[in-house]
Amino acid sequence: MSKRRNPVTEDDKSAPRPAKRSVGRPRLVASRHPQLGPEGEILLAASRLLSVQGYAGTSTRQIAEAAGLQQASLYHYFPTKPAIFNALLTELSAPIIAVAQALAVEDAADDVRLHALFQADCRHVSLLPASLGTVVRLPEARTEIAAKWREQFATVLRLYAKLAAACAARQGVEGVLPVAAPHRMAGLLVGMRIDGFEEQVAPVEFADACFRFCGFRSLNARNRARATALADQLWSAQTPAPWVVAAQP
Amino acid sequence: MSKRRNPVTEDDKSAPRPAKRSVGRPRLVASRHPQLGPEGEILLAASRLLSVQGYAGTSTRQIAEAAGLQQASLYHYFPTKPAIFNALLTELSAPIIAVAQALAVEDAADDVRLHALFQADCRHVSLLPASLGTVVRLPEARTEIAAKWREQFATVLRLYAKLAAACAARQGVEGVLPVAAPHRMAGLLVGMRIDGFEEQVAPVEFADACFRFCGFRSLNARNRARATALADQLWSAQTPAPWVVAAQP
DNA sequence: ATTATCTATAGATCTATAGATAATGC
DNA sequence: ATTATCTATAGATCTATAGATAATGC
Repeated sequence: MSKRRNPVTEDDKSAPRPAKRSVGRPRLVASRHPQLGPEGEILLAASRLLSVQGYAGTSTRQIAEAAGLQQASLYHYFPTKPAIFNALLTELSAPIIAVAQALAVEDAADDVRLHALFQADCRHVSLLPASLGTVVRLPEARTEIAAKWREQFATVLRLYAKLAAACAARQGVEGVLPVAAPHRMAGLLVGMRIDGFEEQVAPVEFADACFRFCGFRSLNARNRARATALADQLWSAQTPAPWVVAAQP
Repeated sequence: MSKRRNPVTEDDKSAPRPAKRSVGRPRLVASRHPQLGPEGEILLAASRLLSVQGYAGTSTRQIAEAAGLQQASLYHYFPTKPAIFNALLTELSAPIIAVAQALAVEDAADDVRLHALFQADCRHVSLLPASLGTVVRLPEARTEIAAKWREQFATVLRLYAKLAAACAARQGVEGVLPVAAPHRMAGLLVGMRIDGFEEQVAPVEFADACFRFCGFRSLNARNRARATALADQLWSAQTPAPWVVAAQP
């Protein structure tokens, strides 16, 4: 996989750089994101197109063209179109899944962890370009073709459900909203950005607002600081896939 | 349009019934919703399919089959596939658009009207079968092919924006969330139902929760009662298209 | 005659496969 | 020899149109 590369390059940023790999027939059109590697270029192109045109509305030909390849060349890297979709979803949500996994075993109170999860989700959405958050909400993400991804993402859903149920029980909050809505709250941020509101939302304020929506007591200063520290710590341990970072406008 | 029909039928429910219209070549398969008329049957079938498969992922052949027609017969009622999508979106959101139009000229305080709008939106979402609320969130609803619908729906968006901005200004609430999130809140209810939470959410409680999310002061008992009465009155003046009602599971 | 349906199909896709080709590596 | 690309294309769609057909209405 990672053979040693030309050691003379002086601009050796620590980022993974499969560049200067000129084996194989040259492309008709020069690569525009050589740092990402072909897979990354394909996923970047696919994510942008899918977020606007949907899964079925985006052809493999369009993806290939946007990635600077011929249509058939995609199949050197992905066996099928659904495989592209699954890879895209998985790499896109990897950071928030990892945070949820870490939070699940973290030794902190339920409300502190829920607050931290809201914060991390807010950061995750803010990381992605405006409309990219919509990809996981495409109808096809609910069907069999994204089954693999949903299995992984279930970690996040389960943690939200568990923490929210615990908070509701302990605080005596009734109704469906507080237990069912939490993992959907970050979707509000996605929607806002689609509508053109690009201002950053402070993670703490978002988490506070979500708490209020659910009817949970707001955290005291000490616990809010704990939640923030937890979210910061877990989030900064994540390194999103290079193409996800490159997707920024 | 509404020629007099056979006056002998005793089960003459006041609902519009273009039934017993046997002019023209008979269908190969008998109609399963004769009360709706062919247009209604088509929109009902289309809405169900689109909510699961998306716009591009649903073929006119599938729509026709689900409506009990041959593919080409759709074109007797709609000139193009986008026209079906637009008609569907328009009829689906007609009630909430009408409520917003009425609320816009209603003589009541901004916070009362915003609360009433949240309540009406909650009722609207509850009226529709679980996943149908997703149709307006398909990527294609943001593109040119749904331009006609978006123009009409803008009434709702503008009213949300106006009332929320007024409340934020008067109450000194800062940040983007309170002005940008409101019209997206009902999407939470749609999401919850997709996730399988079918319990009815009380409109007043939903509106209260939205107020808390935005950071707005909760209405006092008197104003909450006013908002509820307003929402009830405006909502009960609506008669959704028959196929929308029939879409209930 | 009018209407609502049907059958048949043109022309434009779309996904995936087969196999050629132009580089480097040994 | 190995690799990453390319070209070409098979087979299965998909939307929309043309025109036939089977009812009722006059």
